[in-house]
Amino acid sequence: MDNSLLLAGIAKYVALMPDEIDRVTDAMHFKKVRRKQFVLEQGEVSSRILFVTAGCLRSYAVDANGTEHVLQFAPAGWWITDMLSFINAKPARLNIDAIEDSEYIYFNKPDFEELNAAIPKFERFNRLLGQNAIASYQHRQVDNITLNAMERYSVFCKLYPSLIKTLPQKQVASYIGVTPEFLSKMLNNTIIK
Amino acid sequence: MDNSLLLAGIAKYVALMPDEIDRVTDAMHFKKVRRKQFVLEQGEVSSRILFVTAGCLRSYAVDANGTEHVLQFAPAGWWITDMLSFINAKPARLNIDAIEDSEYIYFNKPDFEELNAAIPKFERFNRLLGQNAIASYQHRQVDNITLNAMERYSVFCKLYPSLIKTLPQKQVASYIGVTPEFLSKMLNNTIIK
DNA sequence: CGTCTATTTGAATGTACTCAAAAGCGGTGG
DNA sequence: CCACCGCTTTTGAGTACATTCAAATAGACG
Repeated sequence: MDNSLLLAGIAKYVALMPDEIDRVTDAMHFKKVRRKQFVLEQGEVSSRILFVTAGCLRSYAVDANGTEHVLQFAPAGWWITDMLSFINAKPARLNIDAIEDSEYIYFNKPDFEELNAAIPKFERFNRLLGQNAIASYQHRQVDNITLNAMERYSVFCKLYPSLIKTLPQKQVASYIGVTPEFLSKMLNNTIIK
Repeated sequence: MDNSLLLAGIAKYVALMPDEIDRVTDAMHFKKVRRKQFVLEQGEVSSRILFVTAGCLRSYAVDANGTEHVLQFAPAGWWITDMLSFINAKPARLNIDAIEDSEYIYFNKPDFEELNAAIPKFERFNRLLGQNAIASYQHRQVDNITLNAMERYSVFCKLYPSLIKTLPQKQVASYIGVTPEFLSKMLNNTIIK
């Protein structure tokens, strides 16, 4: 039930007044999930936007063969949602679940819109946060198209230094876009030239 | 020198007052570029955010072999920038150039920030636009990791129906992430099973 | 402990790439 | 108006990076 991480995140971009902080806090919902538990399943409408306060969530898509492909990991301090579903109330393409026991804060969409309307600084925060997200998506896209598997692995290690120790290797493989077998061979130099 | 497309784009999200429209218009800069001309070169700092009014721009990254990889096409009505460079004043990783003779409107970063501060509705517009951009980046990412080359081509045709006729095939290949030779074979069924 | 899941290893396979060369296409100038 | 030039597209053969499938091994959790 601790919102300090989220408030600190906001404070990095904008300085809210005490009453504004109260108003934002009033709109927060707190939730705990156990490992492997779903937060969002594809097909559902994602009417929430989440901020992780403990543990780690992930979003992923499933392809025609049933293989999972991780889009994002969200350790504490990260935001996560299926944005298309959130803004258009369309069925989600992404699944979001917990990699480990986790806690998060979420805003319901009506509350989120109301806060943006009522508190200009909150809307500024969200614009800036959105710009950051765009920047990282652009970067990841560029990485994916210009780097090979080994280089993408290195980039991953720098992006999620804390996760690399705890995350099962197959999750990392899924994120960088290779099979777990191939990642294993790559890291053990089993690939014969 | 026509800002109607941009104002119409804003009007889809927020209703600006006449004086606000004037203020936004005052901050606009208009520019024409010829085919192949650069708008941004990697290494430069991107201090502008662009809105295309005619023709078509593209952003792309260059890999270690010197191969170009298209990140985005921006026909009339689309926004384009290297967001990481724009927000952090870091050297751009992306190049932006004109695929055909084009016209665009740009905002300088200080003006852009000032408008956001002075006109809450403008900031709302940018927040919503940002959310849309995030949604499309998420979608493209999911497409790239879950679909094969032929399926990505189909998605491209739906996303840019007007471009598919005019765009050189090698540009399309670069966007969907295959070599021009492979795209050619794919479309002509030269790939022997 | 025992079971379930993750990782490793190997062999065969496939999808897409590289390199090279030919063919097509569009614009420009003689 | 045709000829040439540069660029794009096509075609082919050989290759590489990564996958699939299968089985053995190792770890983690109850």
